[in-house]
Amino acid sequence: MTTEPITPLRSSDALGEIANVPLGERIADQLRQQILDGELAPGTPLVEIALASELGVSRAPVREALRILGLDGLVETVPYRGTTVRGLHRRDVEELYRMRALHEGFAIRRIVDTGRHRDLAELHACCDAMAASGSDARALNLVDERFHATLIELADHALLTTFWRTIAMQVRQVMAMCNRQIADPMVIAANHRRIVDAIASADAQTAITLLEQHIGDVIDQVLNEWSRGDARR
Amino acid sequence: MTTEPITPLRSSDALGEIANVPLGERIADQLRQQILDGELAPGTPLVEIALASELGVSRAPVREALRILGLDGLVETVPYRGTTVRGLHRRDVEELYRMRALHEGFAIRRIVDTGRHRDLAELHACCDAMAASGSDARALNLVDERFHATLIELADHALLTTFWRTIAMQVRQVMAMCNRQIADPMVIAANHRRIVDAIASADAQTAITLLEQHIGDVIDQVLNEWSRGDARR
DNA sequence: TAGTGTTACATTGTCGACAATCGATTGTTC
DNA sequence: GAACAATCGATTGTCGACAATGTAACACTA
Repeated sequence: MTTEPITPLRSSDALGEIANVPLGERIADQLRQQILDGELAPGTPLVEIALASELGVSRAPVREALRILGLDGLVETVPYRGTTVRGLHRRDVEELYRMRALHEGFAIRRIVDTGRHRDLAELHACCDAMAASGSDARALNLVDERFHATLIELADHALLTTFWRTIAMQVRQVMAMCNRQIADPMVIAANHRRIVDAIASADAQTAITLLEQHIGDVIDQVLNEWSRGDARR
Repeated sequence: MTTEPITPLRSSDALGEIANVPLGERIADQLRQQILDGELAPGTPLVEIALASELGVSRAPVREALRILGLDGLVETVPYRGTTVRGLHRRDVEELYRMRALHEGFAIRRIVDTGRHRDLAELHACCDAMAASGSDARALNLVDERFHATLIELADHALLTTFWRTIAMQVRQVMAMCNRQIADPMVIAANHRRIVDAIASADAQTAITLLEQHIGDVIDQVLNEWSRGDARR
């Protein structure tokens, strides 16, 4: 658990964004990154005083950070016992993806129902980027993430966005543990393009069916990888 | 904002449940109760030091409690600005109920798909209790809550349960602000019974349609009450 | 008066120290 | 040797005080 001292730099990047972010949030960002990248494996205990001394801060902001991560569903806290990186069982993974399909399907229906299916430029761009990603697995993952995030954004539903954020976070955590490349970028790009086309022609039902098929495939592949690789937790 | 000193009693009720619950959680329970009962109106600022002195504790457990309530979606916290009881706009209410319909529909499909639609005794009992609730609005609300909670439980999906808990919490908050009695208990009981029957005959699609209709009606009534009564926040 | 800089205050963020709790280890008794 | 009680160490929970931040009121300038 090599947790480097946090950078005292402002965490913002956009111009003019000089908001002062509390220590706790910056620590949460850093730990989240490590969890999502697989550096902090599921089950790893996150001891407050240890993290505090490693980061050169007191326990208060560390507690704050652990609370935030709990809100993201990335850690589990038991009173008087401590906090650990959440272990993902086979069942959790399956539930996660079914939930994801449910929410994205809802997003599609909403996009069509509210007539927002004519502004799909960003989604098309994502498909193009997927096809062009070649063998760069990292780039493919990023684009895929952007595609689905855009889908949710288009639905224009704050509560949906909140829930989906939690789901996407855990999905990313799962992906980090499936190191092996999953599928052919061209196939993935084609799958997504079919979904976008169905949305564009206001055919929500077809789009949802395609999406569920796609996610169903991903579940199979991930779970396959899961049972073979390591019985984590 | 009459916040009474927290009871030092163990918060448990079940026999033998002598688990020691941290102060923060007990404070969260108390504040949640007040928010859900409408005692703490949306927009009410929750000042840490004020709550701490009122409750006779330090700020640490109060902060903890506010964090927990944030996780429930009942309060909003802005860094360096403070925490307030979440204001519910018309749009939030609409999003909330659509989300609820989505999740309960998912639960129904899952109950049917996994063949769990033969153990609906509890749901039937709820319908009976609804019909028998007469003019006791409070009792009707409680039974309604139990009905939908049971539906979610039957789906046997941990992540769904987590999400639904948040939704149910906010629904209860909305209900607390719609003081006027919404509808005839007998009608509500009949509506629910139709849904249960459809589930029992493994007809998920019909059950979901009925559910969506039912929730659609509730949305209309609540939003109607909403726009007339008070333009809260 | 409109606009700007400054100051004061209320509130949250952070810190270090102490108390409470849990699990395991050790010691004791039969 | 097994069952039970006391003890210990590790960790979280709670506390009070101080620092950092943001808002609003105020004085000042043009």
